[in-house]
Amino acid sequence: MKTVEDLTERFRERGLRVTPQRQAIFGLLHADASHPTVETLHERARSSMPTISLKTVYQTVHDLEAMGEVELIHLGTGSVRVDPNVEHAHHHLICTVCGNVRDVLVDVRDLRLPARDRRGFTVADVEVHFRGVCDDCAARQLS
Amino acid sequence: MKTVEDLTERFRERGLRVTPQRQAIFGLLHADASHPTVETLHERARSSMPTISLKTVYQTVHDLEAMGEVELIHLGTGSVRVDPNVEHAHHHLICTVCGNVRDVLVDVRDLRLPARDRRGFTVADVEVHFRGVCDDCAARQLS
DNA sequence: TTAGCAGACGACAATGATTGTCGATAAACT
DNA sequence: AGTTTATCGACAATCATTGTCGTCTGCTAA
Repeated sequence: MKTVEDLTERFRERGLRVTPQRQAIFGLLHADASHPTVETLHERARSSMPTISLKTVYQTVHDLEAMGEVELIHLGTGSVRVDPNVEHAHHHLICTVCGNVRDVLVDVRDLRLPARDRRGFTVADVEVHFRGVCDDCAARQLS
Repeated sequence: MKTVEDLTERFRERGLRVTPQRQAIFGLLHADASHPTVETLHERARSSMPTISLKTVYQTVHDLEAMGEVELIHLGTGSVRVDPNVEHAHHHLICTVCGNVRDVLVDVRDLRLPARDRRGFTVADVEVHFRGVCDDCAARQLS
C-alpha cells in the first residue's frame, strides 16, 4: 500500500479533499496485513481521533477502492474486509471460526475454464479461498 | 440433490418433523441449478403456499445444510445462495452485475498451499470463484 | 385412534452491516 | 480572507438474517 503522502497526493489529483480523518485511515492501512473489517478500522481510528464516524471510514474505504488502492473482499465472514495489498497478486486463507485472514501465494495460471464452462460469459478474475481453522481456534475448541 | 422422498426420510431419521412447508422446499431445490437466494426460494414457495414465512425457509435451509444436503455459499452478491449440488465437486462462475451463478468443473488437485503458507492452520477446503460478466448483462450495459 | 409433547409455524420485533439524508464545517482555490 | 463545495458526523433507513413467543401440528406411544 502507498504511503500517507502518496495517497494524499492521489486524492488531491482526483479532486477529493484530504482531511485528518482520511489521513488517519491512510496511516492505519499502510502496511497492514490484518485485513480489518470497516468496524475494526473505525475502532482503531477512534483511539487517536475519538469523534470520527463509521460513515466516514466507509466512505474513505470506498474512495480508496474506486482508485484501486485497496480491495474490498467478501469472504463469508459477515462483513467486508479491507485488503491494502493490491500490488502483489495473492489469495486468501480464512479461519472459519474467528474469521482471521492470511495472504497466500498460489499460482493460478493453470486455472482456466474449459470453453464450454465459460460460454456466454466474459471471465475477468479468479479468486481462490482456502478455508480452515487456525491453531488458536483449534486449541480453543477443545475446551 | 436427493428426492423429496429421500429428504423426508432423512429428516425423520434425524428426529426432525416433516411438514408441507418443508416438503415444498425440498421439491423446489430438487434438481435446481439456479443457486437461488433464500428470498427467491421464499417467493417461489409462496406461489403454491401463500402463507409460508421467510423464517421457515431460512430454518429449513439451515437444517439441510447441517445434514450436508445443501451448501450455503457466500459469493459477495449480498445474500447467501443455496447450492443443492453437493454430490459433485464443483466451483462457481459469478456474474458481477446480476449475481447469477453457474457451476463449473475445475480440477483443483494441483492447488495446494506451500508449507510456509499453511503453517499454523488446518486447511479443510478450497473454493474457487471465477468472476465476470454474462452476455445478457454485457448487452444491457451498452444501452 | 387418540393423547401428549417436542418441535415447527408465522407474526413481529431485533440485530448487524451498510447506506442515505442533511445541516454544519472546513479544505482548497481565488 | 472569502467563496465554493466536498466532507464530517449525527441520525434514520435499508437489507439480510435471526430471535421471541404464542399457537398449532407431526409424530410416537399407549
